[in-house]
Amino acid sequence: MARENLWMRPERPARGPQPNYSRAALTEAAVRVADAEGLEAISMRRLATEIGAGTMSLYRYVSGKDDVIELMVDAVVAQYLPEGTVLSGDWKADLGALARRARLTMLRHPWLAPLAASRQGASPNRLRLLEASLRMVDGLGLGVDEMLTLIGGVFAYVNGFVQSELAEAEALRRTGLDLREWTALQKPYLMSIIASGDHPMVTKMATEGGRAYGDVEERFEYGLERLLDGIEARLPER
Amino acid sequence: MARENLWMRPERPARGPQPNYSRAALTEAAVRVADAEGLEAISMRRLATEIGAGTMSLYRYVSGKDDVIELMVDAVVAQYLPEGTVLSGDWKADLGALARRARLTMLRHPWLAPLAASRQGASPNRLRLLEASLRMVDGLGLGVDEMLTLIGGVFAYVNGFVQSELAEAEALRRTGLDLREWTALQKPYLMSIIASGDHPMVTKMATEGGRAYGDVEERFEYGLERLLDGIEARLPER
DNA sequence: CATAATTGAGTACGCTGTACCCGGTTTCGT
DNA sequence: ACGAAACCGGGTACAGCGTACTCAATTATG
Repeated sequence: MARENLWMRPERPARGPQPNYSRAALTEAAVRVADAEGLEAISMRRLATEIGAGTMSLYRYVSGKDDVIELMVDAVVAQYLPEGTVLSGDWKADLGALARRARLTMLRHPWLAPLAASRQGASPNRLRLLEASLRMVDGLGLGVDEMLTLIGGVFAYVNGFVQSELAEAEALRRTGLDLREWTALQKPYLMSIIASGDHPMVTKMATEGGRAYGDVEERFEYGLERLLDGIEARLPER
Repeated sequence: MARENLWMRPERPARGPQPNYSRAALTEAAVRVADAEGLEAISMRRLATEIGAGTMSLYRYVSGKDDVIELMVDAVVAQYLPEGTVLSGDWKADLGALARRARLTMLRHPWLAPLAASRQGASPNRLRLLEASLRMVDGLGLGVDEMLTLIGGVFAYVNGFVQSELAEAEALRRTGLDLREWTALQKPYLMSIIASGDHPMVTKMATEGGRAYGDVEERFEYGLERLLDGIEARLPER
């Protein structure tokens, strides 16, 4: 159980035969499969056949499935901050843009949101991201701890929002139903709630709420901007 | 695969012999096991032995493991809003209190946060919660859709924050390491990052950042209050 | 050139969720 | 009163999972 740190192990040691595969290939395959079929389609056997290796060979590159997940997250999180991104110096604009790219990345890789939300061990691209985020809010008169609190708050919102945004799609994938069947299943229950009369506000929502209530984009922006506004209002004056 | 809606199926049908067990007992056992040993300790076999039933008997009460999860979430989410909670009429105070109770509940049941964040199908207690939340922000001059956007934003923040708050503890459970071993594993990597000189802000953080950087409570409050402030500032004037 | 280190991969173990049965029990329709 | 229908408890079985262990083949080092 004495697992070594994934990011410390050199890709290529000295003595033995040269490897046929690579972490990069493994990561690429994992991301591809998860994108197409969801995170639960990822298995060591599946990944092995995907790259043409024997199952147990993967363990030469990675100390277990958890490392594969770690590699996937680190690989994809890089997209939050494309190479060559320059900072405008306007912290709200910079952090907002980062948040929006984070969201779009998670929408492209729907398996990412829950993982990103609940893992925060150090990894190359996560550290790159942290470095850039800290630079965005540097010079506002905040201490390092306060900067971390600020950034943490924004990412908390983004992660939480995207997860709930993806919740319905997730439910469809989990159950294997399509949207029509799904709503057909939920409707009678909601109807019974309405009929009971115990939930007037929910009833109002179900009857007069706009279909797919407002643009999702718009809702994301609303929360993000309110949060940034609220932060700005309490920044130390300079 | 034609799964019926969990919440529509009556607990007790008409014809057959009376059941030995119950959804309530199953739910109680599931929550207890997950609290003590984590969500991955939950298996149909384990739950069955826990309540003294045969494995397949559980399927008389529940259409699959996913229903068990649904029952667990619904049961625990009830604690967000204790029976008899009265609203003050101050939406910020009410919604803030709800957010704080939600966080405390998720800390008591660490398996809840990821589930709550990514499931939002209708269920009795979730609907009760939604009803109460809507009542909190009713009368502010917002339409139903705008109320939902507001509430959704706050819960996004809470869910995201608690997940990241629990991330370290989660990592320990996943790996089976204790905190000492874990940091001993992370440290050399962080050291190598610092030594590389490519991440000055991260270095600053690692060297002068307060240990466990500030009270977690304080960080939660900071983000929550900034978000509520920002929302308040843009409410329609009345 | 022997040796130590490393890779590739097969086999096997103990888990998992659940489809499919069957025998017993209770209630309903007649 | 009695067959039928509906339901409960649960055993068996299957496909799939992560990974510990093992061993032959390969390579750089002494």
